[in-house]
Amino acid sequence: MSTRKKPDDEVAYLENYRAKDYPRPSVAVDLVIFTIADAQLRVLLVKRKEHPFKGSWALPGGFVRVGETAADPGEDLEAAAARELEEETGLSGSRVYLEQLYTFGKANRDPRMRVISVTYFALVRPDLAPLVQAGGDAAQAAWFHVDGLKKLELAFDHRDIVQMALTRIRGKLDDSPLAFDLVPMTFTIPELRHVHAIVTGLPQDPGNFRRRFNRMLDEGLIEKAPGKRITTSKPATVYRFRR
Amino acid sequence: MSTRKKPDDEVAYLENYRAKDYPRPSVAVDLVIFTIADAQLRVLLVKRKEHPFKGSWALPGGFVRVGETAADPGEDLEAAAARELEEETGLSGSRVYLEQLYTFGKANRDPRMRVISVTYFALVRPDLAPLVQAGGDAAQAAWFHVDGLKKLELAFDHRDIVQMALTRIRGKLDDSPLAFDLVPMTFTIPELRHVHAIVTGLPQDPGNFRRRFNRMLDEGLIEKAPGKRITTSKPATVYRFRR
DNA sequence: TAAATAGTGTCTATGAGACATTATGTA
DNA sequence: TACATAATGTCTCATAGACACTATTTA
Repeated sequence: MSTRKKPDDEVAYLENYRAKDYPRPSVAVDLVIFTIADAQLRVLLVKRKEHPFKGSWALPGGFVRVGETAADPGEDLEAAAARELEEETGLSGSRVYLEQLYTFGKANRDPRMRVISVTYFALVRPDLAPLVQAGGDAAQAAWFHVDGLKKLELAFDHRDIVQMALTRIRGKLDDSPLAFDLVPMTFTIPELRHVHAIVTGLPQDPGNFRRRFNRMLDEGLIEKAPGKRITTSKPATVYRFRR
Repeated sequence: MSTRKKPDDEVAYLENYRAKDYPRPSVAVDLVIFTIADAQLRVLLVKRKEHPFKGSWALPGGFVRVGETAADPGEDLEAAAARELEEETGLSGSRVYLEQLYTFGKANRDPRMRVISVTYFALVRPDLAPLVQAGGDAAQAAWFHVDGLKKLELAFDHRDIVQMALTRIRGKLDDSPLAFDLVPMTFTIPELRHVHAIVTGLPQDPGNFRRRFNRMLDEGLIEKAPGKRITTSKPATVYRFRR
């Protein structure tokens, strides 16, 4: 894009370009931030302090920063998502998995004005989740068990967004390394199995799960980590995700 | 959303609401429209008549229509995609498969101004594709073989968009009914198999493909259609997709 | 009758699911 | 020693891939 050589007449065109003043939508970035705590899959929600939906719980998010001129176009969309993540959780984007989910654009989804929301989901490792409370801004924030959301009134179309995020992570869980972003840096086979059980909501057969785990070990996706996990019974071997 | 009962103070708030005048991005909808013609997977591109990238080929698309006031919020995002599809091809959205792909939001992807592009892909049945030339507006439009795109200069980040659309349809081909939107209303097993071969770029074993096809038949996804397909050798049974 | 292609059948390897069994630690 | 759970093994079934073979039409 920026490396392309522009023809002279295009350069002249751009110098004289004035954006026509058609109305534009506001563009928000909203985040579905997951973690596992107390053996439950949880989502981070913030309590709205302002109308509309004042007092309701909502997904953390904010507006994409756009500059005033062509010379200052603002931040990348991905950067906006990472910035919101950091603002709401205090966790830098480099330590958290972040993936674009879907863009919600019903004309009346916000009663104030036209807002198009580009949504992302994030996976926070459970050892990092406790840090989140401190990082949040003035707004009240809390981790909600996803099954407890039915009783809750969520702002805007945020219930649909959470639902789609759940569908996405459940769909990808078995065919991608997603689960490794929901366990600590080092983990045992049973720990990873519990994550699968919690996310899918289905019990995972220990023997069959171990078989799949060993295949990943053979492929070099996982490696043994030093030490053993001490439990109340037989200790388990500890592994880590490579890279 | 609109069915929710608003508290009185929220109603008052909304009546007095004035959108703060932060800069907003333009939001475009760009389409990757696929069909199969001459036994090749093809994408519809239009030649740009204006700067920037004047003379280059680009994906069809346009800006989302946003109203001036909260009372008139504009068109749904999905509706914008369907409208662009119809403007560019003359085909109503009801006859064409349309699915959101991804939202591209690098800050400098358009040299004029900040533009966020919500992209969709569409699948046009080959019997409808010939109608497209007539439907297009003044811009020159043509179906390009996807393998021939390497030599072509595409505008903006449209090459990345096409690439992602290809990855998406190849990934979904085997696990969703996508392929039925790339054959005529009625089709034979070998015809559907050719679609799979063309999209994936890999030869499809006739026996194994037929086995999977028969499973879909058992599941009631497909049903026999009247008649036989006349060829230069043994005629084939004709089927249709249900609903 | 030959050529072409629709349609069938078979063998093998792989992975999933269900479930029994053994091994090794702690209380 | 009893208990918990990590770790291993086994049986069956469904599906994918490779490929040989039969059937039916046109030229």
